[in-house]
Amino acid sequence: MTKAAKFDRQAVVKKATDLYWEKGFHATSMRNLQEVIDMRPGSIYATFGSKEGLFKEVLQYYADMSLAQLTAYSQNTTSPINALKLFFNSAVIDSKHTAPSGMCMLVKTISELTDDNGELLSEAKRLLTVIETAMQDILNDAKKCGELSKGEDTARLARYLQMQLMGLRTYARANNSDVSVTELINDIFGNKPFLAQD
Amino acid sequence: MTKAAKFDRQAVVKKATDLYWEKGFHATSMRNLQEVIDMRPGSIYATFGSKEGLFKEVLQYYADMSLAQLTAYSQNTTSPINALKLFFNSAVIDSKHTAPSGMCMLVKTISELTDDNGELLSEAKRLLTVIETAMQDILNDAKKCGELSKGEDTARLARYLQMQLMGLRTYARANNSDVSVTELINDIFGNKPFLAQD
DNA sequence: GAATTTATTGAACGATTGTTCAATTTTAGC
DNA sequence: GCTAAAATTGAACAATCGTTCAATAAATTC
Repeated sequence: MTKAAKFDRQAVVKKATDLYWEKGFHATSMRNLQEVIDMRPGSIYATFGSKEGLFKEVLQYYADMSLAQLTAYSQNTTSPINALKLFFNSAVIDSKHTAPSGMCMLVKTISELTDDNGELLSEAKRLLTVIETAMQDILNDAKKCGELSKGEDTARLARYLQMQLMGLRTYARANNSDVSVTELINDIFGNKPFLAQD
Repeated sequence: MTKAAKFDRQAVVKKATDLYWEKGFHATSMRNLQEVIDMRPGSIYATFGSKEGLFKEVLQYYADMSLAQLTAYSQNTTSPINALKLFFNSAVIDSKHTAPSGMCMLVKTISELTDDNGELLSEAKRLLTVIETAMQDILNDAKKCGELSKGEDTARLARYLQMQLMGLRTYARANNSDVSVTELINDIFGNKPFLAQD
């Protein structure tokens, strides 16, 4: 008989991620989770400790996936800036249609939670800074290969990109038109816009 | 004897807004609400119908407040663009410290809710477009008084601003530094940044 | 001021929440 | 193949959820 696949923690975490991502922390019940990951309460608590414990592991998994995707784009193109643009398009357009929620799960989490779940809240914040740093690394690569002038402050640019990405994904969730969103991405990485005053 | 203040619906809605704004829809319990607005369940249900009914009224109240603030800034300055900038600063900086949550309540709502609360979700989306339109109106004023060139697409600019505001407030919640955020606002309304490519 | 309508109360409802744990099944060691 | 250890089960717990409604209080009408 085939060796039974031993308990696949990652597969379980992935399923939990989909549910938590879609419904958020509070609207997801343990009984919801039990069905989706096909485990009984005792096993879940033995493995993950609590609803919060599982959520924390889910946050880490989500961030790992995001970072992996960023790395993948970065390795498949010679242009770091283009890798970032692909990452943006993927996060905003694709994830809106295929992912459980168009929202970034980390943003959704810091938006939902309060100090009542302080550990989860600060963990989500921490992971967002990790991703911001990963974008900064790519911007530094862009400097090296001449896509970005040496004088640029990559920390500031990364912060700016992170903020844009938060706005984009949220805007995409609030509005149904994809074309507006594509326009917005082009605005960010390209041309103009702006309200320069005085 | 002084005429007893008749049931002050707005005062009640305001208190409910603060609680819902802070904790979100799901994490706010009716018993929480009962204490904060000092009404018994029967009265609440007679007046607002349900937890959702009260939340819907809260959303409307919140949007009204935002629009009123935008109008106030617009009337206190001769520069429409400056009015927008003041609105941004107020929404991002002030609200982070004084408001129940640094997040925009409408954004927080579309981030939290799913189709399980479809009416509340679409109402929040609708109110966001109302605010976007109000910003567009101000941009049109800016055109009239020469602050914006006649060729500008104010609908597109308003969309862009809305997206920026969503990103800014979310970023401000995720990070504690106010200076970074002020820098970001200056970037939006002013100078440069940018990753112009090809 | 009595009668009638309207508003308010708070105990109670059934459903669901996150979590526990004794009982059972599965695995591992020899 | 028997025994000890580890993992899994699912019924059950107390707490809390959103909501209802008969009983009471307040306001209004004539």
